[in-house]
Amino acid sequence: MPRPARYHHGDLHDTLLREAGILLREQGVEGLSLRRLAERAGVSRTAPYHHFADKNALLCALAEQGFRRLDAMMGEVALDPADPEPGLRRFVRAYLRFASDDPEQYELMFGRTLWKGGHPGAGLKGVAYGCFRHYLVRLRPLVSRGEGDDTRPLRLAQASWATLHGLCRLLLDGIYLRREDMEAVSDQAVDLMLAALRPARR
Amino acid sequence: MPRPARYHHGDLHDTLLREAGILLREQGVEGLSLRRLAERAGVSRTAPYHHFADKNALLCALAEQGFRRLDAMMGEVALDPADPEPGLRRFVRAYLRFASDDPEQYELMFGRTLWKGGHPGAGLKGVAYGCFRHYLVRLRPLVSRGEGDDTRPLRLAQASWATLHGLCRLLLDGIYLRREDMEAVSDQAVDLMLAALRPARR
DNA sequence: GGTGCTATTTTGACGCCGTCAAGATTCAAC
DNA sequence: GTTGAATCTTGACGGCGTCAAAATAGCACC
Repeated sequence: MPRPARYHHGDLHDTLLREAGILLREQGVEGLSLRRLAERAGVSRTAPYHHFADKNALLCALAEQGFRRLDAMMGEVALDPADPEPGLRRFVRAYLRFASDDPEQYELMFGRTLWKGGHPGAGLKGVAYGCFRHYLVRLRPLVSRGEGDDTRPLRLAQASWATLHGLCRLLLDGIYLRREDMEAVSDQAVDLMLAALRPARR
Repeated sequence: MPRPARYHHGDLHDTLLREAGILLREQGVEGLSLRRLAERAGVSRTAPYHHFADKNALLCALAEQGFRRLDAMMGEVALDPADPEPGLRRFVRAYLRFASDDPEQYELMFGRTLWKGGHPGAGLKGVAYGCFRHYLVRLRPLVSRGEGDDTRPLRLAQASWATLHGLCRLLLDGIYLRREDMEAVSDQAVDLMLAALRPARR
């Protein structure tokens, strides 16, 4: 398969994405430089610029891949409106596993690097919001409707995603959560969500 | 007050911290370089190295300041075990205000830059964990004890902090939350926490 | 007042980074 | 075969964190 010393690489775009994924997983965003990436692909420093506008664009493409995986994962969990607990528990575990299986990818997907620093890019924005909408669609049947308040499912989706996200961040960055606490805390989070799904009191 | 062209600055340590805080607030971590900082302080590029071991150490000191402010803020909110709702609501709002008043500082305090990349440093770790312990102490009286399960307050503190943290991150990075949703979502978060504080069912 | 120690600050240099510009090479369509 | 576009190359620029060595200032002690 290796064609050494050809002037045209022939598959550089995909190779870059693949190697970038590996480098990201192994070294994190900090270790992912275009120069090192080019070297790994056996190509000169500036060759990547003919396939990605700049580093930000490459990172966006990488994050996009991640969101597509996450979206697929969300479709696989069975949720039963009549008995939400087991499904929700599975979903929470799956989300945490997704994040901790490739922490650097998760960090890239949701980190400030893309969303604050370099601008997100339309493709990334689209698939990321699609992911949330997918979550909302799946969560909605589990939510007991308040009296005519259409925004309740949305607020619940936002708040519960925030809980999951916060859990992942604290865990991955090693701040207030340790790996061995994770199971207990995630169960606690499921209880939080379940309590909130029941009819709004008051 | 300005003493121009003196060889010894005289107050460089504090000046650096102060200017770093300003630069951080205005430009974010990305815009905070030691070289620019030195220039602002009217001093050569390597002068800061005699007051901070490296960039990581300076950022740690900066984050430490933030945690001390956060710790002080937590002490100011009144919480009534007999009627937790209003106090909790105030606390949640205060936390979100803390984060959104100086987003870059919050990002630095809880971001991967310090906790993952550069090692946190003992002082930062101490004050950060102290902050969480403070939260736990204040939350504990509000938690109805389950049957002999001593870890329930801890789990609740972890899960609820994760919710707050997730809310802040999503908001500050502009991912799934917009500023105008904030009030509604944070109210939803308070409801989440209140529901969880009641006696554990089952 | 002079002397030496230490803290502080300086200039110089190194290697890394992202990225632009200009030229070389290959490929594909005519 | 020629031409034009796509792809890849080398060279260069400015910015970064940081180390080393030299210069300067403050200070305790004689």
